[in-house]
Amino acid sequence: MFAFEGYMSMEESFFFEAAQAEPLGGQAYSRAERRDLQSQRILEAAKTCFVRSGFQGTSMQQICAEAAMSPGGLYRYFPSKESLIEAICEVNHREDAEKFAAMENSASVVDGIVNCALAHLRFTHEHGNAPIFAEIATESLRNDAIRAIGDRCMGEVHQQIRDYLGKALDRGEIEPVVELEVLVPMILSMAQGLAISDLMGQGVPYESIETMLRAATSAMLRPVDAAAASSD
Amino acid sequence: MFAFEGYMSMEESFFFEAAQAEPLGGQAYSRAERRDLQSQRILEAAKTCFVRSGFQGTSMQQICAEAAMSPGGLYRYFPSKESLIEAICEVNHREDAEKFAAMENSASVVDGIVNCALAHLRFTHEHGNAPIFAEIATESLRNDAIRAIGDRCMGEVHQQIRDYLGKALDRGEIEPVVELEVLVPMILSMAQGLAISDLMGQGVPYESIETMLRAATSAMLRPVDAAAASSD
DNA sequence: ATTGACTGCGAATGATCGTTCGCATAAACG
DNA sequence: CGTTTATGCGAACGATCATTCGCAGTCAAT
Repeated sequence: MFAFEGYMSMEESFFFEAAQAEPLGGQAYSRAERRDLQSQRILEAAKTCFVRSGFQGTSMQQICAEAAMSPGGLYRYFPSKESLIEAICEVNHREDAEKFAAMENSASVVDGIVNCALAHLRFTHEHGNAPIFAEIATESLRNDAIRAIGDRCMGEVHQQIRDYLGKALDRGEIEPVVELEVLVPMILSMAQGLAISDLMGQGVPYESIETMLRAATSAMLRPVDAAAASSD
Repeated sequence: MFAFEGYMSMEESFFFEAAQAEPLGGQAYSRAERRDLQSQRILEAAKTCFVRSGFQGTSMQQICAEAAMSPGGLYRYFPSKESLIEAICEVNHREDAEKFAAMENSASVVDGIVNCALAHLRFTHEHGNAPIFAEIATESLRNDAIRAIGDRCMGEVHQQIRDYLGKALDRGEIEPVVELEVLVPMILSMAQGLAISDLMGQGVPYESIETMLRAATSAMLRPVDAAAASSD
């Protein structure tokens, strides 16, 4: 018969409700709730496929198979493959941006930056997200729509870090080797390189990464006294 | 209707030679030389397309158009699209590896590393290669054949840097914050992130990049005296 | 001059692509 | 209840994909 196991023939439609309700937990949901959950389920399936084969290397049929949904059904939720890619980028960037919000609570400025970077690396590693990060970064270099999403989301992060360091600079806690406008994108670029490489996945111990990160960050920010460079 | 259009009569065959000779400069070449030049021409066309649209996003027809050659002709040189991708990766990694060979001539260890990284960044920026680097890095995360090429080529670079730093360590010129096995991949990852981001292409001045790079590298290698950290 | 290997063309191939559509059912509303 | 709207299926669409093939011209060696 047909290759996709998730598909259901018309004769089986009696089971339709049960089979469809299961992935949503058997609970009764409103139209809007159900729609939301289905969208999310599709996005997760798409992400799984994109991690495995990249944006261009994934076909809609593969996503359909992963989500156990037919093409016609899936297109009720997302009007195109491009929209699916954009949604994935949006979600990923948002999750990413959240990691940078916890800076303020650190003991020192250097700690704030280092902890953020480490949280980002840990998150990327634990969720096997390195391929998606790489994919988004690569696609951003040639697809304007994707770049715009990245600029919008990471622009906030950029500004957040800039403000965070700007305040520390005003308080005289740091004496950065270069202007903040240059320093922030440089740090983000380095962090991106580390995230994509997923060193933790290649056997590099977490503590070594922290040590290196702290040394490099400290050298770039140059905290003026011991307190500002304390290690927790 | 076009049954005889593609057919070339003997009268027209005069133009055939002229049209074919032009891309190779009208010069007389041996069979082997001509074959080599054609291969290179195709690789360059492929690279142009890959920079523009990525590996999966580029069709063989596009490469054919860029190389001004028919599919049948192109397949005389490369048996598949995959082989074309692998050849591009090979060439790119080799060019990349060359940049790391000029380390030995620097005044200090830190200079050696910094100059290498800067040469790499300059090369990437000037040739518009950032998208290809990103593409290769991304593809390496999911395509075993591509990763193998990267491992083979960059493995040499890795060993080269390791030896270079190892000797400096033995001479007591540096006191790295972590073992070399960890330090080298960390530096390479950071450099990769910087290369992919192409900061120079986004208006970050070259001098600032150098300053940052020197500060970070110095902090990680920790040269023991002023001479080893000199700035030229 | 003849031969055989090499090179190149471009139409054609079967597969697969993203997407659409007609149809059927389920849920919501009267 | 009947009607409408939302949801889902899966065959089918035209386009495009990587690749093949028969043919013909060029080149090197005889």
